[in-house]
Amino acid sequence: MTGRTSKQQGRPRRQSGDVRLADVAAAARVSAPLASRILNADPLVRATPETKARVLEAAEQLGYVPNIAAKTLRQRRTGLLGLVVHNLSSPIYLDLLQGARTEAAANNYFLVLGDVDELLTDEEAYRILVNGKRVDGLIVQGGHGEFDQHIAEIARALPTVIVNAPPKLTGTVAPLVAPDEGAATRMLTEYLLALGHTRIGLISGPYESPTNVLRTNGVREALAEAGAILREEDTVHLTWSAEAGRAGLRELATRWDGPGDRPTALIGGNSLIGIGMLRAAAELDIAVPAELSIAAVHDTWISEHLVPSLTTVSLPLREMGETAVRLLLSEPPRARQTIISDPPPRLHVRASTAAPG
Amino acid sequence: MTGRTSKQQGRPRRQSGDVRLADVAAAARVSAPLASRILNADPLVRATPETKARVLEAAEQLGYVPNIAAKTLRQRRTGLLGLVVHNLSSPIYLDLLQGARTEAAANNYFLVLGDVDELLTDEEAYRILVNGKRVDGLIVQGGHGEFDQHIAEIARALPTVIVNAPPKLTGTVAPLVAPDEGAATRMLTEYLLALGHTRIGLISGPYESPTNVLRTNGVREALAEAGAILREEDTVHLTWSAEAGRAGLRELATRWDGPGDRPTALIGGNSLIGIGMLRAAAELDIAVPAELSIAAVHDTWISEHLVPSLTTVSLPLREMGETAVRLLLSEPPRARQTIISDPPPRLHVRASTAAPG
DNA sequence: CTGAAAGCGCTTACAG
DNA sequence: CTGAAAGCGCTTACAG
Repeated sequence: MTGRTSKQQGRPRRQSGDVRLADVAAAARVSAPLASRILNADPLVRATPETKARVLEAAEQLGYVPNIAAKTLRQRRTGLLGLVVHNLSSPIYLDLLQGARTEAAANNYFLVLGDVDELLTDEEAYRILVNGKRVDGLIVQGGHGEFDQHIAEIARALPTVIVNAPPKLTGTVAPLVAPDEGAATRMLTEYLLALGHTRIGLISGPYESPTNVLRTNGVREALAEAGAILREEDTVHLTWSAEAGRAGLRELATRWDGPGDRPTALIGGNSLIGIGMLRAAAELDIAVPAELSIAAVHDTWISEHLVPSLTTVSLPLREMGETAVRLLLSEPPRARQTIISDPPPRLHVRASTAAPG
Repeated sequence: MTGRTSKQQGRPRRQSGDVRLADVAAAARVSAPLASRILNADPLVRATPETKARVLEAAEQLGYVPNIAAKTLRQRRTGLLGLVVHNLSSPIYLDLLQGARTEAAANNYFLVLGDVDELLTDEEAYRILVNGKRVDGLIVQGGHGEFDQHIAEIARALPTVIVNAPPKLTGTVAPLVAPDEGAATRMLTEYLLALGHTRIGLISGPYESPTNVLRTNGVREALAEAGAILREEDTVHLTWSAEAGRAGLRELATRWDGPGDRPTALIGGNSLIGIGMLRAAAELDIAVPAELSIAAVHDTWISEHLVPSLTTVSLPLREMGETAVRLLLSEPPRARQTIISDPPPRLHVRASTAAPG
């Protein structure tokens, strides 16, 4: 116990257990820079294998882990990516989050969570995240009017990738990662047409929302190809929620007079809407799929557990998260093109759809 | 353009837009330390209001945002908290995540996301998060055999709070934030008893899991108080998934011979199980709630949109997240007591329960 | 190719 | 109470 170590009796300057690069270097009898280069596998290093082994072993034995703050200060790289979304509670974006997190982890990056509404109200948080060099890049979810106005500003301060783009910003401010929305609803519509449905309706989100425009167009295109149209009267646009899906179908049903005067299949603009539609159908005693087929965009974990289980088309959300991270970590990250995420939408046929009665 | 500034013509040493504390100090004609103290509202500072205003204004005008890496290196405080959970896709823990995120943000902290399984397989990620001083503290979700073995080690390296505790670690290794599991199932059982049910069954997660033990005990206690018991034959223990809830009810149903020989109400160990039970009931043509009442632990967003909507008891997950963060940020954070999160469970009566037929 | 020196941008004992 | 100096722990031009 007699002072061979540098531990001081009074106040220890750092908590025990803290091992610095200098400690590793000393233990391996090399300089700190050389230790740094060996530990970081610098290819220019010509040290003998023995020396390298000595350094690696010393690091291992001392349990050395580099201090990230010091690295960051020196290299201007935090190893952190921010993910700023609207509504974490929505099951829809969990897959995107998972994809982003997995891909980040594969590159030894971690994800920091931000909330759009909070960033809008908490100026301090905004500055820390956007201007404080807290993260190396940001994945932001567009489509929120007030927030969209800030995206250009954010993209100027930090490498940024947009998911779920607002139309004005598309391809002009930062790369956009988006799925092929039109293909998704086209696929759903073609599937229903193939089943024999000829009159197909739609309950979706706000009419002017960019996502709705794309999804509605997909329905229209598929119908047009089959020589049919999307009738105004078979359409309701409210919000993207389950409650809206329920209200939407109730609204549609009030328009139905005779038994033949109604669509035989309905598409829900997203899975929440689809869930609400299923509920309204049950409440209105409309048999699904016997009297009415129901299908929706987005395949979430709940789809197969509903009664009846819900036919859906899944968008490659996980892959979008991965792509967003990959773009952020690639050089140069500021490419301005629009990236449609690759795997095409995929159909999940379940019990809520069938040939028309 | 003639050299009053320190900008060099050749390679700029830092990207434009980067403002350092020194720049603010120079603009305000004070020393950097004084500027630091004023910006951080050090109460010992006696500078004149004019001086203070000058510094604040200079910071504002230059758009100064402190470099977090430098602060962290100096103060040994990252402003980051890690949240390590098992299964982000589960709707159950989203509320916990939200609560933690909100409370963290209120203290100008951000949340970093970790995944238990990934941390177990990726040694590098584990070291970075646990030993790399990447975060100031960790909220870890227990109840995962392999991971539980690491929790003590983690708690030794970093301020740690456990949620969803493994029994061995409870109160011995780090503070535990847990809801009153027993009270939740007791409440559900008492409600069903009050409706007139006398034979109540249970489909829950793995028998030996600590959470299941607590929840099952709650059912037993409430039944005992009413002079009833939880019959072995009315019980199935599989996993915590919707699939297990479905399989569980199917299994129970095979045990029912005569029409009178069955429970009139069933409790699902969590909301996923409850969802699966609802599905199995529909598949088996068991009318809910006419023939069988179904209720479950955890109130998620989907509960009210199911058909029939699901009666649940909600645990204070949001508050647990908040409490966990508050503990981590309070001094000393290493208190070893068990913290039962405060608001008691709350009953949400919906359409899946009724008086026995 | 390696080592000694400098420096990333802050904050905080330490002198005055 | 304020300022000059030191130092947090790294990495990287820069000399040798």
